[in-house]
Amino acid sequence: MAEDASAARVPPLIVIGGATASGKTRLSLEMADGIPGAEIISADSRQVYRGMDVGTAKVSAADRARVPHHGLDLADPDQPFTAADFRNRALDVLAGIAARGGTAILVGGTGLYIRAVAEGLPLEDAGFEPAERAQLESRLAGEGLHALVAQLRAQAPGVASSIDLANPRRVVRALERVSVHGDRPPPAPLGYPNEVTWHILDPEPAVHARAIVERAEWQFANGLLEEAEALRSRYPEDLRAFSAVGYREAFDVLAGRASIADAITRTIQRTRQYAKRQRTWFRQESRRPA
RNA sequence: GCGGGCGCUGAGCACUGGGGAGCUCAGCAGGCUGUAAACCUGCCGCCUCGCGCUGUGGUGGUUCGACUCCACCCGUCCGCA
Repeated sequence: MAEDASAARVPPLIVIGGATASGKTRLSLEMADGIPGAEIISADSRQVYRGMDVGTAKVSAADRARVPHHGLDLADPDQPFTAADFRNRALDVLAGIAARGGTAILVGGTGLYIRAVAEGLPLEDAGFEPAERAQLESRLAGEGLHALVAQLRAQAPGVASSIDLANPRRVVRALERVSVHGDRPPPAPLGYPNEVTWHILDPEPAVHARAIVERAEWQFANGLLEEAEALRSRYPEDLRAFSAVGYREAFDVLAGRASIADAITRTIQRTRQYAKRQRTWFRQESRRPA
């Protein structure tokens, strides 16, 4: 469609965002069926991990065979994976889809991942300093947040005034970035160099609540415990990947720390909490200037 | 029946003879440009939202002053019978 070389690097994009159990997957498949050459990219921070299928509600193998899917199974649970990693992978995939003349459907619940791709956050190599971050992290544990905040204020007052100084994660990241870029604000979004259509799903509360309950019950009845057992035999339980809703609860059952009924109740509870945060995020997202 | 523990805000708990509406969870709202299903913030007895009002099972007592000490009662839990 686009003759322009730069636009051809990236296909038209359809974004489907929304909370857990809001029907994103089904909508994405329906849309893909109606668009020739459509390919789906999952933007979900926990679906990138191999072996975490039931608990993260990945699309079925049948659906993956019918419609090309990307963004899944990119890392093992014990491998670090960041928003920048996701963006880089997505950019590669988008180039491929563009070359095939298709359309990309970016679907997911991880707002930052969607934003990184659909709004073009320039997450480059410079400024990502794992060693520096690890050092800051240990100082945080030893000296406390206050010391890092004081340093940030002294070293980069501009950055300090623009971030949440009560959030250790943000303070550490800010210092990490400052160590390379100095007192400069984060780069502005590049935008997406082709047409983008947004769909933010926000089901009626009672409907959504029921979907969350059904999802949790289904997962525990259809292999989540077995999946968790397999993961537990290969990895430590405290991996960040396993902070995903459902896994912690499944581990508790396997270790005899909780009954299945309690695990399901807790999973439903945490899903609701997560869904609330997603709604807050996507409400902001839908207010962005057209 | 005897002995002991416990009774306040949805749940679970602290502290205290002299300004408690304290903490955790849940709940509600919000934020988040590289850990993002992570992480963080505010609210969370009542209202006319003022730095106002009420409040620590009940009754009575001690005291200048009681959530705090004493007595009895009610409820609940544990032990002994």
